[in-house]
Amino acid sequence: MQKVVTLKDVASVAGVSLATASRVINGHAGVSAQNRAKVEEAIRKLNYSPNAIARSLATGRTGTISLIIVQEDPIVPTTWSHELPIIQAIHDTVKTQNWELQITMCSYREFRQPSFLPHHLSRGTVDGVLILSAWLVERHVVAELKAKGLPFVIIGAHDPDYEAFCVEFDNTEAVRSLVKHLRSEGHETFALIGGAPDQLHMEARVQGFVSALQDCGLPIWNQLIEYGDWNVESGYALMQKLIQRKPRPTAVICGNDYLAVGAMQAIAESGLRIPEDIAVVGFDDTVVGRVTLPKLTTVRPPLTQLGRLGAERLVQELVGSAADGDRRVVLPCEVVIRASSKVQTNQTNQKEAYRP
Amino acid sequence: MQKVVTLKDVASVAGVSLATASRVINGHAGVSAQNRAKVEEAIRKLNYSPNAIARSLATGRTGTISLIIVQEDPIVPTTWSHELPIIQAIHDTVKTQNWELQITMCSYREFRQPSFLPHHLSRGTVDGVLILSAWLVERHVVAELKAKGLPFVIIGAHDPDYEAFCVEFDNTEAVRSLVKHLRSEGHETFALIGGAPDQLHMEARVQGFVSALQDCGLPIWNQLIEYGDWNVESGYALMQKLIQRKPRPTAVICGNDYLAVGAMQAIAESGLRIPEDIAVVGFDDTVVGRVTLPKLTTVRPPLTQLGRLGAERLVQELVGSAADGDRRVVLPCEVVIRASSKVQTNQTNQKEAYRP
DNA sequence: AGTATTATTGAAAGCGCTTACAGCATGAGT
DNA sequence: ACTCATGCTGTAAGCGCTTTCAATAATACT
Repeated sequence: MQKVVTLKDVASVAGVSLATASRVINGHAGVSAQNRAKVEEAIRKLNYSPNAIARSLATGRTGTISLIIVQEDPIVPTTWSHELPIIQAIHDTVKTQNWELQITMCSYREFRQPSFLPHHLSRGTVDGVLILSAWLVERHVVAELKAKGLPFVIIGAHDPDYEAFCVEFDNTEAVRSLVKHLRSEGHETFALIGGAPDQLHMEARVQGFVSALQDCGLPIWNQLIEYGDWNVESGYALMQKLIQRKPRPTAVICGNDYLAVGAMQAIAESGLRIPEDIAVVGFDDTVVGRVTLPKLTTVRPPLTQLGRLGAERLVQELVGSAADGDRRVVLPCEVVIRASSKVQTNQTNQKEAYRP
Repeated sequence: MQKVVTLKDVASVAGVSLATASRVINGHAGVSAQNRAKVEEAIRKLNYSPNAIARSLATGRTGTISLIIVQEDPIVPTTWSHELPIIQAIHDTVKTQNWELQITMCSYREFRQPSFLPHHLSRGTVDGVLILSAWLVERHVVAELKAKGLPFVIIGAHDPDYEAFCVEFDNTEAVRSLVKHLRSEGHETFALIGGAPDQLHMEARVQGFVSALQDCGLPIWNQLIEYGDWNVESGYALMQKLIQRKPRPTAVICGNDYLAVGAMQAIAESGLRIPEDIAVVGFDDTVVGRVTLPKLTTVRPPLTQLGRLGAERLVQELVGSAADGDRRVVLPCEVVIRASSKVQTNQTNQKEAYRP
C-alpha cells in the first residue's frame, strides 16, 4: 500500500500552485512553457496519475458509459453468438474514444422492473447508457432515463414510440429476401420457426414472412409459423411437427442457426433430403452453419456495424456533437446462400465447406 | 436535466444534520429511532439516491471490480464459447455481493505492454482486479499490480512464480484421461492438435499428452503434435496432414471442438470412418460437438465454477476475509464420452443426439 | 444530590480535483 | 506618463459525502 501521489505533491515538487498543475494535466492554455515543463517533469518523477474519482466529483463527468446487456430469462449462454460481435464493437468504439465501459447483464424480466434502472444508474457513475436488447424497451424505462437526463441509445431493439435513438437490423427485409430466394427455387409452401415471439426479432420476421408471401400471391392459410426456444432441441422438435403437416412445407426459415441444425437433424432422420425435399435456412451466420451437411443458408446481420454505430452515436451525444438526424437506424442484412436451400449446380458450395 | 437531490437536501427536509442523515444512509448505529424515521421519510419523499462518486472520494473505496479479458491477437469472436460462461459466473458472483463490474478487453499483446496496466488502473476507480487470460501473466504485470496495492486474482492462467492467487482447470489431467479412455478403446498411435503453444492450455495439454503416453509405455517417436489456429479450418488442414503420416494416428485429440469438427470433415472426406478408423475428441463441450455425426467426445471444463471461485476469492480479499489457503486452485474437468471415440454398443449415443 | 457513563447529535475537516476570480506583471496604445 | 488589454499565476470555494471530535442530553450509579 504505497503512498498515493496527489496533484498537491506534483505542484509542490514543481514549485507551482495546484491550479497551475491542474491546468497542465488537462492541457489548458495559459501556462508558461517554463512552468509546463516543470510540472511535466514532476509528474514523471513522481509517477503521478490523476485520481479519476476526484476529477469526476469536481467536473460532474465520469467518462464512463454503461452497457446494459438484456438477456433471456433464464440466461442461456448459447445464444450469445449474436451479442458478442456487437459487444466487441461497442467496446472497441468506446475505448477508442477514451471512455470507460461498465458492463452489466440482466434478464429482460429484471430490466423491465420499475426499480431496476434507478438502482443501477442513480449512482452518478456513468455519463450515458447503451442498452443492448432484443426486447421492446418499455415506456417507463425510457421515461426514467430521460428524467435522469442520461443520454442513451438502444441497440438491437427500440421503444414503442420510437422516442429514443435506436439502431437495429432489418429482420423484416431479411426474411423477405429469404422468401424471395426460396420462391425462386420453386417453393410454394413455407414455414417459419423461432423462439418466443416476445423478441422483436421474431415479431419483425413474422411480419416479413407474411408480407412476402402475400407479395408472391401465395395463399396464407397453409403457411406455418411455430414458436419454441432458440436452440437445437427446439428446432428438432418443431421440425418433427412440421413434417407431419399437410401440405408439408418444402422450405423452412429458422430463427437462428441452432434451430436450423435441429431442423436438419429431424429432416435427415425422417429420410427426406435437404434441399431437394425440404430447404432449410437459418439466421445469424454462426459457425455451426458452416459445419452442417449440407452447409446452411443463413442471414448475416451487420452486428459489428450495429455496435459501432450505436456506440458512436452515444459518444457524439455525450460530447455534444450529435447531429440529430434519424432517430432510428435500420441496417440491412446480408443473405448467405449455401447448399441447404439451393440444389447444387456445381462444386462451389462443396469447396466452400473447408475454406469458408 | 433535473435538479439533483443531495444528502444536504435530505438532511434539511428531515430537520437533522448532514452527519445524522449520512449515518442513516449507511445504517450506522447511534441514531434515535425518531430521527431515523424522519430521514427515511425525507429520502422517500425526495427520491434521493446517494452519489457514488462522492462517497468513493470520501471513503477511498469504489465498490467496483475491474475484469480484464485478455484475448487473442487479433481478436476472434469465435473462440468466445470458452470465456462466456466464465464471464457470466464472474458477473453474477460480483453482482450478488453488491459490487460493480467494469469490463475491459484487450489482446494479450496489449496486456503485456508495461504501460498498459498503469494506464488502465491508476485512476483509482477500482478496488480490485480480475484477470481472465489463457496466457502467462508476466512478472512485471504482477509487480505493477502489487505496487499499486490492488488485490487481484488470475482466472484461467497463472504467473511464472505462482505468487498471485489463481484458479485454473486441469488441462494436463484432462488430456491424460482422454488418452486413458482412447487407450482403453485400443488405440496406440495418437496425435494432438491445437492452436499456438503460447497459450497455457496448450502447454499443459502437451505435458499431459506426453506423460500419459509414457505411462502407457507407448513409444513417443510416432506420437504427433501439430500446432495451428483454434478454428475449423485449422482442424481440417492439420488433419489432412496427419492422414498422410505413417504410421497414421488412430486417435486425435483436438484443442477445441472447432478443430475437432474440421478434423472430422477431413477424415470423412478421405473416406475413413469415425471412430472405427480414427477416433476424434475435442475440448470445451460447445454446441458444435453435439451437432456433428457422430457426436463428439469432448472435455467439459468447469467454467462456471472457475469464474465463481475467482470472483469469490477476490471479493473475500477486498472485504478482508480472505483465508489465505492455497494460492493456486486447479479444478478437474469432466470428460464427456460420445460416439466419436467409442464404437457404439447400443443406442444411447444415438438418442442423446436429440435431447442432450 | 453529585458524579460517571452512555447515547445522540452537529460542526467541521477533509477526500483530490477543477475552476471561477482576483492579483500582478508586462507590453501596447494614446 | 497613464490607461488598457493581455498573459500568467495563485487563492479559495466548491463537488457530495464520510467521519472525527467535542458538545449536549439522558440515564445510571454511589
